[in-house]
Amino acid sequence: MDPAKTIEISPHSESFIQHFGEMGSRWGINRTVGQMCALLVVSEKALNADQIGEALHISRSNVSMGLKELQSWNLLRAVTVTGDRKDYFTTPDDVWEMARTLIEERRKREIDPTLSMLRSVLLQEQQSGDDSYALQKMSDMHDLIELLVSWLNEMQTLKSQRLVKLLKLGSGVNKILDLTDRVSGKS
Amino acid sequence: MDPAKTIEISPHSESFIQHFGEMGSRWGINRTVGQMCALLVVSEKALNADQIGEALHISRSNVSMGLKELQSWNLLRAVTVTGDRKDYFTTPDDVWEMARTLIEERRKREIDPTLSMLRSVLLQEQQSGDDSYALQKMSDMHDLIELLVSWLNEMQTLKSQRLVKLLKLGSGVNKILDLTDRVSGKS
DNA sequence: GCTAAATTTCAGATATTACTGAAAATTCAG
DNA sequence: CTGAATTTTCAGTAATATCTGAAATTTAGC
Repeated sequence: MDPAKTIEISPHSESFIQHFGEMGSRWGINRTVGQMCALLVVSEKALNADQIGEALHISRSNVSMGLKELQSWNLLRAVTVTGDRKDYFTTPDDVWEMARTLIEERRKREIDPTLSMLRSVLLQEQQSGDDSYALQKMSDMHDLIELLVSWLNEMQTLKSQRLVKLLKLGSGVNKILDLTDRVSGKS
Repeated sequence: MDPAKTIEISPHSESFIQHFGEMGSRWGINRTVGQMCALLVVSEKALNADQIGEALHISRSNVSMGLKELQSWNLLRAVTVTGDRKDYFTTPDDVWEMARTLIEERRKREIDPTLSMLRSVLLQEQQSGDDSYALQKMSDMHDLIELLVSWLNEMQTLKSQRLVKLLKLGSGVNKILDLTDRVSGKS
């Protein structure tokens, strides 16, 4: 069987991959995982673990762990090449699909646990009145987060094309809202 | 002058503060800074550095660095108490104001640099045609991020009350969009 | 099943980040 | 100005996170 060639990375792709590595820490993933993701995004063909490791100069075991991490983010598509026992990986073709996944996963990791914590604290009997200020703040925060999350979830149900249209409308929606307000006689 | 008392933390507030500490790493801040922010949110009174350090069992110098970090996030309000040379700090009262600030700062740190990178790569003359796939991906990603960012910016201009109304509408906006589509004869 | 290829695991090594105490710098009342 | 109170800085240390190679495990053709 043809051994898969060493993959070439253009200077443009190199910049892209480097950038994702550097930003990784700000995004809550590590440098290597960021680079791997970027590499798979700009690579037209699916890559196997050896190719990834070679391209990024990282060990085979590091690639394995990185793939596991990317898998947990639901960002990988595995491809089987006939006559080759190696696993090949790529990311979804559609950047909007990736964005949705990313937003959903970040919500799960960064927001949902806080919502749960706030719910559980607020559910407990408020025996002492001396922390009413704190409880009020937590209640406000709970309502805010719940609103944002339910809005996000509703947006996730829309088709990409529809979502793009909505986003392009931007604060134009506000005018429509203005109109409905006036019709229904609210503020 | 009355030495400011050691501040009391209720069990509820304690859970809240602990949670923010643990989530800190997922949010791109460290444990201590997360706890400091949480403490200031649930504290009715503004606190000085010594009080913060004592409450969280961290060194005075760590408090100083944490305050600097929170300042860079635009999340601090400094309060001066007459007859006391110490600086007192608190976070904005309005949780929506905090959310806006947080979203804006995260955009600056996590999204804007990527947008710049993509712009700069896409602006360069595309001498070689062998990375057209990669360039297409970067172009798609650029357009997606630009759309999201400009939408976010537009939302930031709205008053909180208005924004809440819009969010509550959720995918209900979609119906309005549907209507305008039909009127204008688009798909 | 057997075996070689491929992948995963994990203990130890490296690298990065966070924290502290001491010293330097700043601030402000007198 | 002076000097005590307060804050900041920073070099060294502690704690985390990341990466590697070697060994263990899994996989798939025969």
